[in-house]
Amino acid sequence: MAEDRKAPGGRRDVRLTEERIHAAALALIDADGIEALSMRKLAAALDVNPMSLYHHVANKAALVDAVTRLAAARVHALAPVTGTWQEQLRHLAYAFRSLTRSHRELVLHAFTSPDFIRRESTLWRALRGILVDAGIPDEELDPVAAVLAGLVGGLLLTEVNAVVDRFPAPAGGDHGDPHFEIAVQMLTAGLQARIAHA
Amino acid sequence: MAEDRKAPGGRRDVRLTEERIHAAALALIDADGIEALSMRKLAAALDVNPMSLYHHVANKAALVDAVTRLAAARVHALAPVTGTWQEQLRHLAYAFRSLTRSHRELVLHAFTSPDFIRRESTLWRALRGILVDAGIPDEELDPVAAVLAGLVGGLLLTEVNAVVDRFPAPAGGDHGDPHFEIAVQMLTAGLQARIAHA
DNA sequence: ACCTGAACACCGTTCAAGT
DNA sequence: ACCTGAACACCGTTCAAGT
Repeated sequence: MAEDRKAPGGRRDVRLTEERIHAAALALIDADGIEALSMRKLAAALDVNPMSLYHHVANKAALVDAVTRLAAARVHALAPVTGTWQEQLRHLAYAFRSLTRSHRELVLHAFTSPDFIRRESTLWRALRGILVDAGIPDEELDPVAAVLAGLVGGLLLTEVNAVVDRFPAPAGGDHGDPHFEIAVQMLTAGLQARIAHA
Repeated sequence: MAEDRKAPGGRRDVRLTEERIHAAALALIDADGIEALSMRKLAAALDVNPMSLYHHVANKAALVDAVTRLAAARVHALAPVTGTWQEQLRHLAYAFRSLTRSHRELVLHAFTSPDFIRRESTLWRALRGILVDAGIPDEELDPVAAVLAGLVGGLLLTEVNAVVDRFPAPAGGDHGDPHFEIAVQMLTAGLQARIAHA
């Protein structure tokens, strides 16, 4: 599996960098789960001495942390959000969903460690923007956004992880998974009610 | 910390049983987190040879699994549910919440492993009963219950674990934590809308 | 039947020594 | 500056041997 690291001239064609380490770690995690990631296996995958890693990465915890941020940054792939706030909210929810599905194992771990969703993140700002459009009063923006992020994030976690016993879902509507669609509809209605009450 | 295991007569006053092992493991997890649980430390806490554990427990994974079920069974502490379905739902949500808060570390792990919420569980049946009262049609009972369980469970996970960046919550209402209350209200309204539409 | 010591194949991490 | 081998203090688990 590991390839020669020497170019014909004798110099290394690929030097060990933080980026290469992170990418390799993410690949390992996506493939075999976070349990299967060890500094020693990672080194083997990079065809490198285990100890060399410690010149680029403080320790395993820091490595996993960095890889998590790497994956989280990929929600940037959000298409520009337009339409009614209901449409925007649905769009954002599904974008978030696709992230958790493409890095199942990592997100599983991320949700188990603090501050996965940061207030400076694209995701957070997008959510806040949608809530402003929806007409949520200023002082409620942060708590409502936090609750929504928690609810959706948690649902995805339970979905991805089958926390809830599986059973046949009802025939799907227009969008994706029926369970997720129920959630989106329910949250949208809940938000609507909240606005109407204010 | 460890006490003598011999009664004055010379017989052991406490024999090693599955129950004692489970209880000790739960105590260790609650105290220091699941990361800190090792077969060797658990044996030390029980004042026993590490290998003796394997006579009562297949392996570490099976042990953690059993302990998880032990904790889940404690939602039985649900008071009998009465009142409107909205009141019942709030009650159930808060009961679930108190479980996740009293076994923070374990629940964290449980949500990261399949089938934490089983369809035969008290929690599940209670939730289903409430939805029947609310007037959810039969064929939607299971999916809606699953979504609700996922949403609430996930929110608790993110709360317990501070997945979302913390910030000052708005002044609380009549019940508990303001964030959780927002969620309960939003889900109740969402459910209400769903019923109205049917 | 129940317990145990030694052993195996792993970990993450430190550190002194190499180039 | 970058890499590495040996070593340390841990793991989970197996198994043959004890009582």
